[in-house]
Amino acid sequence: MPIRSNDQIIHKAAWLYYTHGMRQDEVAQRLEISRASIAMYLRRAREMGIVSITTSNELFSDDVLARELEDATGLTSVWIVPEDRQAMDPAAEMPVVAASVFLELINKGDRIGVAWGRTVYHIADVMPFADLRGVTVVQLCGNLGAPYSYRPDQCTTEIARRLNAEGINLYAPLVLSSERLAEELRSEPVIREQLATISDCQLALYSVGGIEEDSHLVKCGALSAAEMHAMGSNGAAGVIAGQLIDRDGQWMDCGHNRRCMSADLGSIRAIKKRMLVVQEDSKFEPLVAALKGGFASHLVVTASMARRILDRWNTEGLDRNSSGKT
Amino acid sequence: MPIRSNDQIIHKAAWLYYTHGMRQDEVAQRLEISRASIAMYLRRAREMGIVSITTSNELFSDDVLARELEDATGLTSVWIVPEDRQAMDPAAEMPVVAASVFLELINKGDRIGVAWGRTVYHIADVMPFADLRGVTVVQLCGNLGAPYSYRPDQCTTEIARRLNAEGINLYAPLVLSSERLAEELRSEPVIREQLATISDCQLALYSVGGIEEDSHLVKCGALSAAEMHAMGSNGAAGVIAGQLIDRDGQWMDCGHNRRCMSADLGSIRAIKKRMLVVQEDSKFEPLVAALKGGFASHLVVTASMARRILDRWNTEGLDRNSSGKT
DNA sequence: CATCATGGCTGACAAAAGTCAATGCAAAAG
DNA sequence: CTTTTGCATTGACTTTTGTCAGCCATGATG
Repeated sequence: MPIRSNDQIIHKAAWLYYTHGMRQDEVAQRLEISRASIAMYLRRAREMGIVSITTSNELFSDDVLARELEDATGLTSVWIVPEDRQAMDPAAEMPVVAASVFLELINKGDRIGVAWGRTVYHIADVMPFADLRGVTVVQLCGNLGAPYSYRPDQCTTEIARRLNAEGINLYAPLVLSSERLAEELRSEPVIREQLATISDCQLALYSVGGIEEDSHLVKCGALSAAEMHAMGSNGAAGVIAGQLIDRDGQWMDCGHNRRCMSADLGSIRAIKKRMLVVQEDSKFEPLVAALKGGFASHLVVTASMARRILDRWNTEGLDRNSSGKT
Repeated sequence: MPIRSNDQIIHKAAWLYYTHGMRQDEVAQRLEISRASIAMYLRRAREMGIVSITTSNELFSDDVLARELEDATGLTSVWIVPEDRQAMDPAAEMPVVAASVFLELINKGDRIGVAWGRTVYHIADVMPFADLRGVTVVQLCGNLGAPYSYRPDQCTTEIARRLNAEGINLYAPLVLSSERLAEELRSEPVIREQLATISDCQLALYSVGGIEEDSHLVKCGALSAAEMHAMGSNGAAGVIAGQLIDRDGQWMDCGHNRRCMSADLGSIRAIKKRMLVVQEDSKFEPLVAALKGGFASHLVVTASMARRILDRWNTEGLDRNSSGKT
């Protein structure tokens, strides 16, 4: 929690410097303090979200391909991370674009659902600092064991910290060892209430998981590689908030899903702005499944991925209605 | 209107510099252009609202006096511009605070009404640049003759320009020479429609005018000093959007008001966020009238003015209901 | 066809901002 | 009561940024 007495001077410095356009030495003089301190205060002001600097991300949405994809799939908005020569590494660029877009989609007082994965973690890591008091960030799915590196609660917490928002974690494991236990835990008032509020979110952020053996579910031991492979043969196509979905993006009635502590897929679909971010080109099929299942209204992808989706939609003769437009 | 081809590089530079935190020389290298140009692009990006830097104005709202005034009057929010030793000139500071607060009150897609006066003009003059496409700024009252320095349409236009918003001017004089003509003009479809949309605004910005002989209405020749004085004796207490109001903030049924092309006071009261900014201590009585008339939900004043209002409210035993809280 | 005006771009310099080791100061620990 | 520890603060130094006169290309004009 912030220390009031000290904040005051930071606010003042930030105001004089950024709003009045004074120089650091002028601010230092007025506040009767050394310029070096002002420089430090200003850094803090930025980190604390007292000042926020945002850049338009029109650069990524203002693209023919993005428009085409929106028209073809019925998605509300698409942002394309280009892969051209002078652009940056697209894999590294995507989380930055995603973070910037995400920030823009937040309104005052919103409740925001955040899931988990490498992508979401990287987005959290480059999320700009902002002063969004009144915003609540909730965790969409349960936690993994401690040793695993991209923990769901870390994503939520880090995003909430950067936004100066309130973070609400789901204090439950992602996967339990028995269906009975999962059922009982879901009935616990604390957990039940929290899961119930998810459909009240105005915005959600997640990626889609693959079903290869490098899937997080396999790496964290929730499923063995063999089990995952079997699920693939049974029609599994991807993972949303820890739960397996089939090729049409529907919840699979399987042991894993029944043992999973996570947001009900219906609740997720009920969220108006569903922001899906996919970095890896290998996640094409999971992405298609997620789109068919209506898990995205806002999409951030690479240009090549966008082209592949467009191709698929054209060859399959899919239309706007297939992607669950609101 | 912006030139697309050139904007692209500015967007890119702004993105790399502000979002990625690259140095200017790094950006220059990547974009294969001189660093000096980058510096220039960045300035433009700021002026065009491609990047926007905003500072929290908590400094001015986070004040005991502000809280007290809100509690006493029922205003939604009050911002106090301090007058203490180390502070800046409060008269010069107020427009800056007002502009910053105003910007914060805007939401996407809002329609905003802007009136006219020295204060509003100064606010427009220090309004930060932002990228608020989809926002519409409408003029609340008719125009004055060309020679006058603070023209209503300039306020609207300048604010719209800085915000990258659409500006809609009211193409009619503020005061006509006959009531009949004013009535006929008000019935003109173009004008009527525009005046009708005013109550749809989510936010309005104005100051309150005095009824001394230095009033704008006198200086621009709409009323003679003698007429104004007479109006004062008849109960006029201030001016809102060019129209005289009495001590209770009610519309006065007088020749001037009937000849006035301006927003209906009822429409203005219907706007949810009515931001009133008063710079001069001499405008105390007009301000009180405006508050009683329900013309403010958000107020920006000096500390001394705030204290005077508080005193008045306490001695008169006025309560929250008197200031037209929504 | 030469001339002029326009506006973007650059190099070089001046100004401003960032950084960090050293210092001081106050609260916690011994 | 002294020592230690942890910060906030500073001065001196380095790096980064802002600026502006002058250059070049382009396109309009006489």
